[in-house]
Amino acid sequence: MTQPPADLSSLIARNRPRYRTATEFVEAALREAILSGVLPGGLPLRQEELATAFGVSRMPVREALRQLEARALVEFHPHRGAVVVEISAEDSADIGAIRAALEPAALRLSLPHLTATDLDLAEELIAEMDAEADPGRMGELNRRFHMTLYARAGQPRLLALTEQHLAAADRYLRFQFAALGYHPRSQDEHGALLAACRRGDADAACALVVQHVALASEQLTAFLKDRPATPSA
Amino acid sequence: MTQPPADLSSLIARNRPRYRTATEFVEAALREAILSGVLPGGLPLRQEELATAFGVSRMPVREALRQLEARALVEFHPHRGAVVVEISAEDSADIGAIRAALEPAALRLSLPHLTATDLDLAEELIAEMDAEADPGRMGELNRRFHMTLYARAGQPRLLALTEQHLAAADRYLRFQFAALGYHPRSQDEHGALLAACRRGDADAACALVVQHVALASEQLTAFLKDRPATPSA
DNA sequence: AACCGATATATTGGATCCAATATCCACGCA
DNA sequence: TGCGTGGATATTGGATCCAATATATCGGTT
Repeated sequence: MTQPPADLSSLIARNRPRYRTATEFVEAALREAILSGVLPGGLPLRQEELATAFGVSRMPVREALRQLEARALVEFHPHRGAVVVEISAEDSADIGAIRAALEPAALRLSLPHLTATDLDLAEELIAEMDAEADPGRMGELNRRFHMTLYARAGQPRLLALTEQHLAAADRYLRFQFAALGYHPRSQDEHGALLAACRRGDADAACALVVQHVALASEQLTAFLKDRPATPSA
Repeated sequence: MTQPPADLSSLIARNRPRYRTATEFVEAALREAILSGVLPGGLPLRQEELATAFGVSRMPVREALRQLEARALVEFHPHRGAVVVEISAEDSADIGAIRAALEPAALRLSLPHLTATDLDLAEELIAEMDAEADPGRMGELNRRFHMTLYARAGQPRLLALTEQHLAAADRYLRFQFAALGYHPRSQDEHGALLAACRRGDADAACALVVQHVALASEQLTAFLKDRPATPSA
């Protein structure tokens, strides 16, 4: 949430008591670990190992892994175990297409109900992004910026899906960020998007979101096609 | 897949050997049972009961339930068990918004690659729907019709999400179908959509899908608002 | 008679145990 | 020397067992 996640064990010890069941806790920690790149794509996840790391038995780990499977964050190979799903140019494009479909829909529903506080918060997040250098925190800020604009849509399913894929895109974003550094164009687009929201111009805002997502996805896909064999994030 | 699902036990005995692990099998059977309305919304799912019904121990049941939780088909209440998620007007509108976002995106990607065989199959499915009276099979045919048009999109994530929400909408569709009978307008829309696909007119086809989904969702939401306290499907 | 509390019961959450399957390595054979 | 076969090992899948929590029941008290 706040600290750079360093390694897995740092994700574990803290905020254990925030969860009512061990399964919940393990699932949340593993999810964050995968999305934040601590557990890179392709990594085999040994149940016993994770269990001792979390200080629980294999059972909550198994249940957590099943949930992550349903969310397409890990893959099960029967009798061979779970593996963190790989990132790829194809998958990046896939997620990009989903985002480009969902985000304008969420924004259009949310925009009329955005408050001044929401818009100010979004502005603040843009400023924070300007100052941020750490890829992990950058991803989180980006996600929060987008979700702030969508949050008033109501529609819990739509929002959950949107956030899920925004988070999935983070894996790729961080990857690119680490290699290319931050692209300032993205910040310009954030600013333009926010301005359109302030004007209450839904059509313009939606068009900007689509363009923003499409550009990032396109650039990322091209980047990944160059270096296809790099197993990370 | 083919037979009317009658009750839970009929879903169980058959095609058990098709799955490599008991968890997979239980998950698939429960998912179909929920989506097909055999297990209605609000129903508490007792692990022991399901285990004996499936002829397995509680463990695969637990793992399957966790997966279904991640897919938003059941809800867990700590130490009180899992419940099939209720249907509601709000949820129907939520799913409708998601479909209206995803399906045109899938169609636009798929349309250029549709073959004559695909289109003929879609046509056949429309004809089958005309002849079908059973709500359960109707839902399946409708789903297959739509997915046939989207299938060439590639993009496995997008397709999986689309199919998931198409299936979720089935729960509602069957509900309405049982109460109001089939709405012939929907078939007209299917025909128009297919015609646009045959012409290769992507813009028209996408507009038709959006309209098709929006109309159905709207009508359904209104219908559900009238009778909010009916726990079924 | 109604309400509050304690106890009993049912059910889930978690741990441990056993079985089944896959991988790895050594050995034999062509 | 290379390949295929067979057994040892590691790891998952499934069953059973125990603990923790929630609900229901019953009794007591005001």
